[in-house]
Amino acid sequence: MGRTSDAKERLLEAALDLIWERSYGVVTIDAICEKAGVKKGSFYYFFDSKSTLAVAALNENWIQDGKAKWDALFSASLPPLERIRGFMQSVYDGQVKVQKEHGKVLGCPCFSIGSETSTQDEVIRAKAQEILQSQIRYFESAIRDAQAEGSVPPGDAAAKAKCLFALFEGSLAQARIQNDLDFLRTLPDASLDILGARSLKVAA
Amino acid sequence: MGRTSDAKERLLEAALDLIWERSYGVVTIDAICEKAGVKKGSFYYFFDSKSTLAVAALNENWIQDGKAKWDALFSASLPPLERIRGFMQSVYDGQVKVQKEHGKVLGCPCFSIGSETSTQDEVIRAKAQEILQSQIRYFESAIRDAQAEGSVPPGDAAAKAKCLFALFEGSLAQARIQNDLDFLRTLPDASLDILGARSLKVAA
DNA sequence: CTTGTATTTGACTATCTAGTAAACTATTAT
DNA sequence: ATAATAGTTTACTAGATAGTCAAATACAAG
Repeated sequence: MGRTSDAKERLLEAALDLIWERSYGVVTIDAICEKAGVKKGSFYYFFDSKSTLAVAALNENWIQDGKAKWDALFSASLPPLERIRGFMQSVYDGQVKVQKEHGKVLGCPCFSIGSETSTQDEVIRAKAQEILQSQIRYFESAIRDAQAEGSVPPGDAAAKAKCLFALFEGSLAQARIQNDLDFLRTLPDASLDILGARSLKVAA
Repeated sequence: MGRTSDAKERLLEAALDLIWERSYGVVTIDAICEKAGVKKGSFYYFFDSKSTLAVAALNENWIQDGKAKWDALFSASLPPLERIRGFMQSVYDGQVKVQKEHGKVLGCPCFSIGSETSTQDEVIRAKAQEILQSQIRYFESAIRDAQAEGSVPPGDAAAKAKCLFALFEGSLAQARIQNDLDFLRTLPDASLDILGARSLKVAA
């Protein structure tokens, strides 16, 4: 009952876009409203601060977009090392597209926002952490499967997953800083190297 | 001739501290002035914007502090893999200290600021890039030496260095986001793993 | 000691920004 | 059709922020 609206969704999308492109601290509520085509009064009807909006935007983006992509890339129907290689390749392909559309390599919004806000905004930090932890689990599971089939040496899969994740996010952030896709090109190979799967990789 | 002052140095230090602890976008000129014990008029006597100050602060920090530390850690008097292992260990030790002093893991200021400002402030971006590139060269050189003595398999040393650097910075950023030193504890071992020096590492 | 210069100070303006409130409008269920 | 509800609009306030300027001050060197 009552009026319907997609203003909330437009705000979520505009916020993530702007914050990803610029940064959390520098993006104003006014700018988000303008991009979303929403008046500030309406903003405060839906959210009560930039922080609240950012958390909702990160969550929405992961639940509505990210998760399904990761599920497909890490599908159990693929050989475990192919999942990792394919994922890393898709990261590169994705950033190629981002660079074409935005004119710059932007990296991973969750990681950038998380790093920026971690010491100032506990709620955003916690949401970013939650999403990132959730992503690490995809790596961990693939590594465990690889170990089970013997394509990767045994060892602490959780630790290896963290390591691989650091390589992945570090490369993305580096690519953003230098606006250079070269940091991502070698990611598929380097990922398998770091897991000690060199021989397997060559065979694949 | 005229009055002397260390206000400029105090501003540089206060700026780096605040930006490292919080973020570039959120730190105001007023806050920097307050921390440095300097009036805003004096700020504008020495610098003409927050951006200019940030660039000078990054540069000062690298030239006066960072470089000498890296030189010592990557001293050619050490076996190449010991340089890398020792460096990674010192990163961990350093962040333990940071956590004690600031209450939080803060990661690498250059990388954080670089990532945050890369799309908005070309001058800061360029300075961060310059410093980071310069740091990658330490890795590259150590890797080349390791390859020469046969403790690491041959291959594109520049690419391997980028990779190792991504792992290193990614781990630091991750540690910042989660405020958790665990992401750094395994860095020394993981670094040698990624270079394919596992057997050597065990021997060391 | 005095002169020139480097630095400091405080008061100021203009602009931006977050957040509020109340009147207004569209939609839907009954 | 109309009442209740969901969303919108506009205009507003208070405070923060960047940046300016001219007068004051301290110091170094001759």
